[in-house]
Amino acid sequence: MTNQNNELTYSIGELAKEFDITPRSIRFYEEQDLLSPERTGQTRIYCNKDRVRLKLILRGKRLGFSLAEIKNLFELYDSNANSMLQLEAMLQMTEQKRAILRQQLDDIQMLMNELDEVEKRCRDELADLQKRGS
Amino acid sequence: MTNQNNELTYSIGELAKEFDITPRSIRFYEEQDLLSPERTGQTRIYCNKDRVRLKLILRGKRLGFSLAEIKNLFELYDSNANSMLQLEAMLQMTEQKRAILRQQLDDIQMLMNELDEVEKRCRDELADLQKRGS
DNA sequence: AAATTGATTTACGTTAACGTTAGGGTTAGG
DNA sequence: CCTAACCCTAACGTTAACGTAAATCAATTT
Repeated sequence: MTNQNNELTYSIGELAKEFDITPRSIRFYEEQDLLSPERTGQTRIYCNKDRVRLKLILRGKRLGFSLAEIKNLFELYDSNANSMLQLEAMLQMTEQKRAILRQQLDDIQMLMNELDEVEKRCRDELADLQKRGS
Repeated sequence: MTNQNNELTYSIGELAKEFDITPRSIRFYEEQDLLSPERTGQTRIYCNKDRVRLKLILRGKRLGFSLAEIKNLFELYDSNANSMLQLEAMLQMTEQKRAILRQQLDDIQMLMNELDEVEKRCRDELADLQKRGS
């Protein structure tokens, strides 16, 4: 649907289907102050900004961030922080997150290598079986 | 300590300290069949293989795997699977995990980009403040 | 008009991964 | 002999992130 500004809007069910989650989850994110959609009467109306935010929430989750951490990142991102103290705190946080991401990259690399080995051993054995079987 | 084969062994406390977790966690992993150290009386004795396994558990956790999934991976890795069916199931699993890891790599990349932007905006504002302040 | 579909709130239930407390045993040092 | 620093089991408590059920309302469809 479109609202009065000719922007696309979504119902809770549409978003749930698109991202393959339940409406319950979306309402829960709102309860945790991660979303704040408009309303028409009681019904929630999500604009594109909300949709993007939801996408970010799910991406954060896949990376193992808790909802509280995600909320933190949002506040960090949204805040029109002006004081030097706030700005420096922000830089510190981004650096922390960056460190975690680097660690995860390492972890993924090592796991991929291990998967390679498992797969190789596996293929070898399969080839062996084929040979004997024929 | 070293055991009768002159291999290094570790107490639960040593491992806990090394990996910055609690002994409770290590015992819990054992309860979930992710570890199975030797015993001297009641006391657990961990060899190097156990230590490596613990390291793998923690790496898996950082990547958002559940303990059950990690156990699955271990069984997959340990099993001297010989039947073609088992081997093919194994290949399927590694491919699944690989897909998840690829997804995570994408996620990390996008998050890193976003962090770059946040940081840049932040530095700009800081520079601005410095200018006016001087 | 009745039924289906999708929305709402409220509130209790569930699972994973430990934390915490209670109670007790063993060895090294003072 | 006593205390400190380890280790153990058993069992209940906790938190996050929803699941699920009940009861209700509004808009379509048949």
